[in-house]
Amino acid sequence: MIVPVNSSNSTKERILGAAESLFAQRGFDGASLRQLTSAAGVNLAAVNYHFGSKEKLVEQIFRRRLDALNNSRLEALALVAGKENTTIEDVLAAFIRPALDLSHDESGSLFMRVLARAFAEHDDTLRQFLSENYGHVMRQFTAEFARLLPQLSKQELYWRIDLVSGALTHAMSGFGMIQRKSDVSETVHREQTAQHLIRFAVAGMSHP
Amino acid sequence: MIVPVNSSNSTKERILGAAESLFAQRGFDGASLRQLTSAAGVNLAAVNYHFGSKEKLVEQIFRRRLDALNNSRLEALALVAGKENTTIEDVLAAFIRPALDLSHDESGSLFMRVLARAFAEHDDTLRQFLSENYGHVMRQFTAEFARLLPQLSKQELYWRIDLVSGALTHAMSGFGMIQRKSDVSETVHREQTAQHLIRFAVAGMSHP
DNA sequence: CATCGGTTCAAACGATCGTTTGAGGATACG
DNA sequence: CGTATCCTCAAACGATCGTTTGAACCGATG
Repeated sequence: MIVPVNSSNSTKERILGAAESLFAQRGFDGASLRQLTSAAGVNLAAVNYHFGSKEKLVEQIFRRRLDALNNSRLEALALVAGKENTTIEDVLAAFIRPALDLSHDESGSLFMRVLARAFAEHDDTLRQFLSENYGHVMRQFTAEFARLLPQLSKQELYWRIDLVSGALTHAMSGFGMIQRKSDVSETVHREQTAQHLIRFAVAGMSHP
Repeated sequence: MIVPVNSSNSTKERILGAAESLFAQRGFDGASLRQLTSAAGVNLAAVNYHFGSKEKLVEQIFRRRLDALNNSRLEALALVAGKENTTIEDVLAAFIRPALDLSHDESGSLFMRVLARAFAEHDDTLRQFLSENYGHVMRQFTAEFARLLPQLSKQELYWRIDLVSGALTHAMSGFGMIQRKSDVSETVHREQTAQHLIRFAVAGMSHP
């Protein structure tokens, strides 16, 4: 119980890595602990030993990534919030770019698929967990949008933010038909995605 | 082998009804045939007898709804496509409203959740099936958008349509935080959804 | 060396899954 | 009535699931 070191080759870390990948590919129910531990090169019982249960492992996966995403978004927002010359685009970029940056490393992009699946699965306890973690973030963004778009009612504002979130989730999880061309590097493709997404969102947020 | 009658109380129809509801609530893997047949009030073996397998039942569920949705969209598009005074809003309404109308009846709205889950599950055979059924529809809509937005490149057009689809999927499956207030009727709420969604999409599609 | 807490391991547990089976009911036709 | 054709039913099949168990291993401590 002494060691806080996250040796990246520990059994725990190997499980988390394999879990993120397999959950994204097959979903929480679809990925079995036997596939998972086999891919991680650890014993079947290791998951229950280190995490208590499969469900708690899922929760760990979410907490790890969502904490990072939330912090990045709030940091980016803090740089522009309340400033006089801040634009809608600045705020949207603070909201969107951390999500896209998260998908920079491979396991991060897998996580976005995990997240999209979790949304789709409509699990109530998971929704509540997300709401608790995301709630204050969304409130801060909403407040800043309200400052920049004073002509919009609260209802109208909620709607537009919600629709932007939908487009973002869709684009990030690779739902759509837009696939990266083989002659475009991953970095360039992500930047193009960000550009399209932000311009689309700016138009959707700020139309009369 | 004679009877094409779809008596709505037949074993087959009862299975399809219960399946749509249960798949939406628990997903394809999450809903077992025992839960399903129990809810439908039929014997466990009835699914395999009438549909061959669980997988073929899923396919039937999709075919039934997607055929109706595709036809509605194409009919609505045909009323405005190629006309001189057609607007972006007209085309978007032809795309969006049939989807919202589908969710008019209860089982229809459940189907939209089924569809959203299917997207999230990234199943390749299912994606191919959807692509085959949706392909020509999307192509016709894309062509009409291209006519009304000649200044956009093909790439740019694909991106915007994709993002609209994301927002639509998100809004329709009830992902978001926007919930119907108790003092607003279901009909009114759906009309409000349509209005918000279409105006948002018009702005996102036609911005410079 | 002996001991002990933390960790890994093979094996098994009970539950649940989709599917199959074979007997029996129901209805129509000769 | 006898037979043929759907259809329904209870029961069982093998597979796979998450979890538990108890022994074995291992490095640190006395």
